[in-house]
Amino acid sequence: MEYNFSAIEKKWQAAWKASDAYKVSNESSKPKYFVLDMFPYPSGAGLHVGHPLGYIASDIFSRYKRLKGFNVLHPMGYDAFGLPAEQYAIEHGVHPAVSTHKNIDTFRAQLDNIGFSYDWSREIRTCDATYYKWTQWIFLQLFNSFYNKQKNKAEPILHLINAFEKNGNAEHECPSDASIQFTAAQWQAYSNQEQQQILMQYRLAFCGHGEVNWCEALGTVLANDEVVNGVSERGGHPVVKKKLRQWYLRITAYADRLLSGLDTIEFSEAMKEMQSNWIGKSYGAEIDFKIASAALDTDATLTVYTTRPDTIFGVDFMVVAPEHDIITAITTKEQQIAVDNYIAYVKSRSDRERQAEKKISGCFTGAFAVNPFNGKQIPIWISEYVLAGYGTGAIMAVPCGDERDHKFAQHFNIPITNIIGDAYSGNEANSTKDAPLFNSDFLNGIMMRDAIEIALAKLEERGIGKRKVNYKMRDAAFSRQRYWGEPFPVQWKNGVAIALDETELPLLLPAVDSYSPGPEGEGPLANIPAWVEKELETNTMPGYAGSSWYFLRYMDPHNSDVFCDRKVSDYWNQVDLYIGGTEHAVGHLLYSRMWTKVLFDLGHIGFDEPFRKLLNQGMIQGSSRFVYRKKGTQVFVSAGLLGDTEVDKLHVDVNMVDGVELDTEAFKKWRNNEYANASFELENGKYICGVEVEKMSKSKFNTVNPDILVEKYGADTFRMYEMFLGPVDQSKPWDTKGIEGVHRFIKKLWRLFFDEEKGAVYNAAPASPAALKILHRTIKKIEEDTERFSFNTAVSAFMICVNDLADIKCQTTEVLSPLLVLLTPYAPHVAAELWTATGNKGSILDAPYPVFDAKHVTESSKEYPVSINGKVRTNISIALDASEEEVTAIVLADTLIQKWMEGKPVKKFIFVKGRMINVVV
RNA sequence: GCCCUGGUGGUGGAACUGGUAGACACGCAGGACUUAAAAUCCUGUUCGCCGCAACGCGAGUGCGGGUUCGAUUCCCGCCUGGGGCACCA
Repeated sequence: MEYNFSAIEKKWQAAWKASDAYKVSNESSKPKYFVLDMFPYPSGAGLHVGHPLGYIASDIFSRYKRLKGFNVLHPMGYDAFGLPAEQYAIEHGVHPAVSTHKNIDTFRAQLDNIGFSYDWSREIRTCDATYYKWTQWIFLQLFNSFYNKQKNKAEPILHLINAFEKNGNAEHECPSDASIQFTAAQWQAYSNQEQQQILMQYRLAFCGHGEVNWCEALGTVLANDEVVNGVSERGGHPVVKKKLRQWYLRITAYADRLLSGLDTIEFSEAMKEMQSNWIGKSYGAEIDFKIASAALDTDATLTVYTTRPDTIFGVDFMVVAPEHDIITAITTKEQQIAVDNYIAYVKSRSDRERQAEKKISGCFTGAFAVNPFNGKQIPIWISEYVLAGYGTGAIMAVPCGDERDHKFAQHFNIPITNIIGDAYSGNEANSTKDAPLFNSDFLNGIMMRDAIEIALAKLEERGIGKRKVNYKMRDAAFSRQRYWGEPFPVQWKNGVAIALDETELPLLLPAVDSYSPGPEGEGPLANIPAWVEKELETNTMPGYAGSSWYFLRYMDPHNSDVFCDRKVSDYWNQVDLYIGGTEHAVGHLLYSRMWTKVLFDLGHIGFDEPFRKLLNQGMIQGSSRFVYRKKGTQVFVSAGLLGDTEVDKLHVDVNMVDGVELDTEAFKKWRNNEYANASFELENGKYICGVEVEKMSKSKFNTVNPDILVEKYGADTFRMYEMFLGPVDQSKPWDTKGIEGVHRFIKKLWRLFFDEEKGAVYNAAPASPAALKILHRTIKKIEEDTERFSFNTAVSAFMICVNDLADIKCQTTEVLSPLLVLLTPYAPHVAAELWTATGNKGSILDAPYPVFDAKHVTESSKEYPVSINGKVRTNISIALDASEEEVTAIVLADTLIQKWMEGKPVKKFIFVKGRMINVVV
């Protein structure tokens, strides 16, 4: 009887499906455990070998937890709204719903192949109306709430209206503009429209204006992804910034809680660091500088934000962002043309380009600001390195203390004031806080670190500045001028946004004739007369809307009364283990944390962090292969023979390449015989390809489809091989070489039970101590490795175990059956087959997990490595319970040790029990 | 540019808390079985040096320093691959 994986896997997959083996109940006496994968976007390219890496890891952990007696929720679904489907629709006229559903079917078939233990009865798709009804409902919660800073939580907007009616906004400072102040009487006197405008500035989901990538030629807004080097990816048309009305989420209100919440969850330190850097909390000051231009309005002030008020006497120039409102007011006639030209240049640049630019650029406005402490006149410049969105969009530049300011000053020959004495070399800035100040009036001689506080106090005392906590994070843009997303449940009447009533949900996404943008670059919904007549919002929600709360819907996926029953969310609570890539560090993971906090504040759920523990899987990269075609010919030159030959470098499908050797016959037939006439210049009879590691992508022909591997080696081999590749959290290029080794392992395991000729060889003999030692060592190792997600070493431990059992010809079920239970999370099909074939009763999915017993593995002595001066010279076997004195005596009596000591006296004797011995002479 | 992260044999990787670097695999080389192939099994495999050989010696974890009895692991500086940077998901 041989190992027929394909029959075995089909059989068990069918059996588990028929018995609903993975169906999970919301009621159980067992403790709960919630394992979640970041659900995929169902792209047209289908699943490649990179996707299942995390899914296999989570499946192993789910099955393991189930064996350990937990009620495990392990669901899967699809993040199904998004740009690619819409792009496909524009190009091929296929409705996104159609292509998306087709893609989902492909994904599902591919996932099923691998034998995951998902409870498919809980599947969700973010594009289903039954799902996005609740995404819209949560939007209404956000819209109808504000952040109460006193209570530090979100509350219904009605509370705010009540407060306004009693006390105006005295207790509730306007989050976007502190200068807005009104009394109760004023509030009551406002028109409804005015009141709504004020309320909008408090809502957690609010409308404002923001810049987008605008492509005039295409008449549409482009995603950053669709802009390459400042022009549109499609057609290469120019792209500029354009201000449009946009929806935002007031995530900045949650900045502090998003920071402090990190202490309560198990994310990697790197992930926490990325999130807190993104939030970017800093303590500093806003300082007002008067404008000193006689020709201009002398009352104008320029407010800057700085974290270093101690350096105020080192300010040599000011820089304002090219978008800053003040520019029109202060630019002098002489500078007007230069300023306009510079602003036009910056308009075509993305924030990223502006920050990454090494070349220094800027333009003088002709205006001067006045240093409030010493009256010094300071030139005001504009430059792209200052971004409008951070702080006040203006900085005071201190070249001796800031590298970018220093380079700017050098480039434009602006004189540099040295306020740190010897700490400034004259060649480059020194950003220290640990130097005494010079040329700084009342701060002279004070260490900068201490001067910060003194300067702050002075600023406030003299009323020219105030302390300010600042965040780098901005409110999250929440609208897209697109079709394939959730419609906003909002109507516009006389410029006032009015939320639909809950009972009107879902607001269905209507069919459109064309996926082209609306008249003014609005979303395609603006082309539907009936939609526009009802004055409905024409934007749709962004991709992250649906994914910000999906983990909750899995708990109660079919509930048509609420998004998730409170009793159910109380039971499942937080996601215990969340697995996905780091690429979501500052997007999805922050948004879903915010949504969870809002839902918690409003009393809809009982926890305010969604994910208790996060495991980041690495990215599987593609290893691309290239062929080299002599220019203008059909002659392909092997990589080693290139020399100076002029060639075109072409991606070639990795599946036609064995290692680096091209299958030339397959290549000739590739892409409908496109290269039928190819001839080859070979080295040693082989065509050797070029190699590069890149992102796995269809267009680079470096994707590997798991289906092919599953067909050739089986799901169990595929699962174990993906884990065996390396640590799950590490990125690595895919290489199919090596899968044979894992396949051999499973066949070797099989042969402990069945022999091709002899048939069954397993027996019920009592286990030998040696066999029990192997088993228990493995139990310990697998349990430890699984708990710490070290799946690659777990696979290797299985290999060692099977090698050792084969060596001692152990074929007894007393040892083999517990081994199968250990193995079943990793290779469920073969484990189930052997489990039943050897007469075990019940499903292996719920078998008792083997318990480690130390008595089978205890050792009495150890081969100690003995070093002289840190170099290992010999091994000596010594009893583990020997005292240090005994060990010293044994070691020093050893002839080899004596030889290496060359008669020198022992300076130090280091003995680490159970580890090693080092003699220092 | 900024933030995060990785770099160990021919290859993927192991070494969990500073304690024998290279587990387990792949590949390669040699051998057994076979008419042959597949499958399977056995032996060897970091590099260099001496030697018939067991063994022995030296070097070695991206590069250069440092701390330590001892460093892949900790510290400082540098080189380099990958991810993210706000409308891809």
